[in-house]
Amino acid sequence: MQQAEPPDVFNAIAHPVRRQILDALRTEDQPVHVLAAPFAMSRPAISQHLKLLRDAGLVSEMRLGRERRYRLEPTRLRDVADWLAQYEQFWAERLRNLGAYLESTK
Amino acid sequence: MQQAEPPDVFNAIAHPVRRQILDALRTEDQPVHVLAAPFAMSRPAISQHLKLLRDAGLVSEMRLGRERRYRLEPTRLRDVADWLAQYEQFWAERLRNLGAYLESTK
DNA sequence: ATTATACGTAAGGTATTTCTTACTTGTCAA
DNA sequence: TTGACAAGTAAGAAATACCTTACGTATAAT
Repeated sequence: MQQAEPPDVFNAIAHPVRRQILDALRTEDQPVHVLAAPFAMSRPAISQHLKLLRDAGLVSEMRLGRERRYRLEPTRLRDVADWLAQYEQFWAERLRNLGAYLESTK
Repeated sequence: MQQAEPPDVFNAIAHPVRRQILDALRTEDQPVHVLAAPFAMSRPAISQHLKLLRDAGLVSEMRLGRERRYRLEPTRLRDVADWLAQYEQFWAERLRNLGAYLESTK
């Protein structure tokens, strides 16, 4: 029974290591050993996180000699941005309320 | 050894049930039995999701008779929004690139 | 007072996640 | 060619996540 896993972006960015990997790719494409360097964990562990990020569509991979260069693919982050956008009106409301409160206690 | 768990908002919103709960609270404060109703899972399971959301600071609880009314506390979603904001420039860049590409192939 | 409702917490089972080490493949360097 | 480097995959251990049922407590209704 093999249901094609939905690329769950929310789940992909839930892990701090994976967020840090994405952050590292913000500057520039990077090979795995560079991405793995900052972490106190084995390189295969990073490879596995990268696979998950790949499956989520958040990064792409290109072979370059014996390296594999990873590139940030940020478009899927829209899912998160869109979801968040529904709450922005709430923030605005909160700020108005706070403003009114501060006004009233002045 | 008891390290105070960091309220991990990213982790809190990773689970679809928890996102749906937050969505339900966007309209209005709700008691647990109302929040639980749409889900094909036991009420205690929902209680546990609510505890996680509470610990993450995403909802607050107030007793009201025998109910507990939950309220959305969206401010902590800023963590996510701030993180995402770092990628927005990337989207803009992508759009520019796409624009240039479309222009070049016209 | 008794019973029903709303909810949390406890305990436990199972699935999933996230590591590890061992191994394989492909590429570059001597 | 032989050896070193880059990186993926496999298998398994350990931790965590997420559900269930059972139970306890507080409030409301009869």
